[in-house]
Amino acid sequence: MTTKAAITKQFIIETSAPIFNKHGYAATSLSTLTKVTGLTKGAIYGNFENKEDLAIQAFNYNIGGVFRAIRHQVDLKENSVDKLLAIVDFYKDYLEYSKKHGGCPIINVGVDANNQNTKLLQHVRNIIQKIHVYIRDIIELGKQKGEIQSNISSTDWAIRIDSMIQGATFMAGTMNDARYLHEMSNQLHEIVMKQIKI
Amino acid sequence: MTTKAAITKQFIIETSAPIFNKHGYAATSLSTLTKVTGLTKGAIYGNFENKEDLAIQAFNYNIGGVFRAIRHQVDLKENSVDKLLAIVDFYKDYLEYSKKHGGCPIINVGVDANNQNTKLLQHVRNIIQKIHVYIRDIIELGKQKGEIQSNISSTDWAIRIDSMIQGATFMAGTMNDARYLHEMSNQLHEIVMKQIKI
DNA sequence: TCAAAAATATACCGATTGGTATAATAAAAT
DNA sequence: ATTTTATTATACCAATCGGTATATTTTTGA
Repeated sequence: MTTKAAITKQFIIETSAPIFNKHGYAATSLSTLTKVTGLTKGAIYGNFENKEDLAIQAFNYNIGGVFRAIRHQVDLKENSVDKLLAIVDFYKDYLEYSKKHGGCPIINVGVDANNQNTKLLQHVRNIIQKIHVYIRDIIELGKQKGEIQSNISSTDWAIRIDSMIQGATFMAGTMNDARYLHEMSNQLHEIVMKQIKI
Repeated sequence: MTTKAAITKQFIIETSAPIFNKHGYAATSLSTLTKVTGLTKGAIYGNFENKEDLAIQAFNYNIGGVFRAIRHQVDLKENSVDKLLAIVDFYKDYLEYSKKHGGCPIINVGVDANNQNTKLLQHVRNIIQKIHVYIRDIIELGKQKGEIQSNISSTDWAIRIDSMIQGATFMAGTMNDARYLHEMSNQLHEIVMKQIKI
């Protein structure tokens, strides 16, 4: 339980995470990482197997932050419809949030790792699946509690909702315009109230 | 009008376009390009100012292909509602199409160029704007012809429709699963018939 | 306090990067 | 057919890449 190394390791992860997220795997060089951390290659390779290992842990750190923030907002709500809308509302302000962390890790790493880095790609896919299960379970709970229409497909709607979120996130990030997220938020609010809520 | 150089130039563009699209700007090296074209650096730098110049022309080539394919399908329809659905239906089979060309150029270059290559990013943004205008004009035409509800916002719905398309495209590409595009297609069909069509 | 162990820094490796100057070749004009 | 011009190939550049072996420093346990 050497605490010194653990601190350094965590510091490297947190410092490199937004860099990897913003510039992508290939464009984030070891020399960049030594600059931003103020450390040397020895410190980095002493704490991580290689560049890919660090990139994966940086991605997990980025994703963990987003997921925790969402879960926090969702847990504040009791009604399952409100939980769904809490997710939507989180993404309404997501451009500002994501800019601080170098963009949306799901989209950035999803595109960057596609046909490039299979390990990272697998991590992204697992996270996306996790999100779908998370949304699906909220819908299922709502159906059981009589808050959500029982005849809708929770898996289909989980996919629909997340696809809309990712689409607006991509558009907002690429165009640097939060209106895409706002418009998606408005649309999903309408959809939830008219087609999903009882 | 030296025809030889023009042929070589076009050959380089068409051969490198799917490579740039698939692997991104940084990960596409000059040595890769000489391999896939069978030419040398002399031929490439004789026809293009630098790597960025070639990447931009390759992107334009990729985008031109997609846009032409969409426009062809849209032009086959007379009714503006059918035109909108023609766009949606094009993207229903887009995973297969995009795989042949190394993925969706809008998403790939949009993410790759963000915070990396400002010239390429500007090209992506212009294309996205062009798409929104294209969809908006179809809706406006439909309103004038009495085929589309006059009280909806054509700009808002253009953004909504394209965001949903891009979201499903991203999801399908990242997860390598066409169901995201199918689900988006179903949803947009419903929306068009219930909320947009008169 | 001091020795053992862990962690970080330094110096270096071969390979590859985008780009260029020049040589060789092929095409075009006369 | 021959010369001029345009095009492509070759050889090379400094810079940088990820990674490693080793030296130095720092931390830790007794």
